[in-house]
Amino acid sequence: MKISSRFTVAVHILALLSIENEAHCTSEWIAGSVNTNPVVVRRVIGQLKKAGLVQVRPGTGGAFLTKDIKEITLLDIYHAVDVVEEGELFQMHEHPNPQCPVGANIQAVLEVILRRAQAAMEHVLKEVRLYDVVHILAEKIESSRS
Amino acid sequence: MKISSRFTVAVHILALLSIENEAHCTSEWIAGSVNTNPVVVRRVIGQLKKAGLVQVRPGTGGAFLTKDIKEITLLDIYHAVDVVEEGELFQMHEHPNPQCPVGANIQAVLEVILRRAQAAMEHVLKEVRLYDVVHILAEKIESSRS
DNA sequence: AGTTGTTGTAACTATAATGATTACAACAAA
DNA sequence: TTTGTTGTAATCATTATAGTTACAACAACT
Repeated sequence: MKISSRFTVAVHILALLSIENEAHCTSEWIAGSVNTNPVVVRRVIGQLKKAGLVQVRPGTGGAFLTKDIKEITLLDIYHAVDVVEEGELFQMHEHPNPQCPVGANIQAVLEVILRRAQAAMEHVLKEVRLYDVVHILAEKIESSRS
Repeated sequence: MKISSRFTVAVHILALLSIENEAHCTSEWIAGSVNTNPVVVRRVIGQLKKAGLVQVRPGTGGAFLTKDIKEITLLDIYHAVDVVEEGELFQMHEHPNPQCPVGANIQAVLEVILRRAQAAMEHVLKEVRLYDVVHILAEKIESSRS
């Protein structure tokens, strides 16, 4: 199974808000860039709002960043959109047989290892800032202007 | 979303085969330890067989390991049961708008970063051998015998 | 040769998550 | 007061998972 595209969509949205910060960024407009439905965008923005990463102008609409892009890591975004529970990237099979020595102990053994694996993955996300994404993106955009 | 319990079930099965290697390990018997349906076990064993990790005695039944447990890593098992595609732990939203500079370039930028994150997670799995799991398990079983 | 027990696989089911979509009340600005 | 946008509920199609029943194929044993 894959980690929901909510995460990559959220990064896309935040990068947009940073790069096109002059524009009036409505959910409809953002949806046009992501190529999805405006409601999908609003839902993600709702989660980013809860995490304190963006705000939305009431009434007139349009979202904007509320933090310096050097202060936002991909891990913050990943947590904001709630794609993977804390320490639960791997699904354990519930209720192995407690009468069986292996069944009684396998979970505890695996949990330590799998948490470590998940942490390693999340550590990489923590080391990348939205700033870095926007920076690389801006370079690519610049160089693709022929 | 979580990575399918097929993976942890597979580790459970292989640990069983190693620890109870004297027993006649039928799918029914294994299912009793995992606490699931025998067919679920047979399906997982089918994948482990394809990967060359186990064999099944024809006719009379019963599975057994075909490799030294020091030669099997958790990554091998993870690949065997096919829970995450190569470089696709994270779902990208398909077809962002190519007319938008951000939409046209975001995927390429994220792909590099997210592959790195996935690789970090898989690297941890690669460093743990079935031998290590069995070893820790055996210790726990020993110490829980009161 | 026939009985027994197991496997491999197909088929079907229930459940859950995802992502898309429609609809609409609430609301600020012009 | 009109306009455009948001937030949220409700619904839907699709997909993956995990469980289950059923059964032909097959080796071992008497």
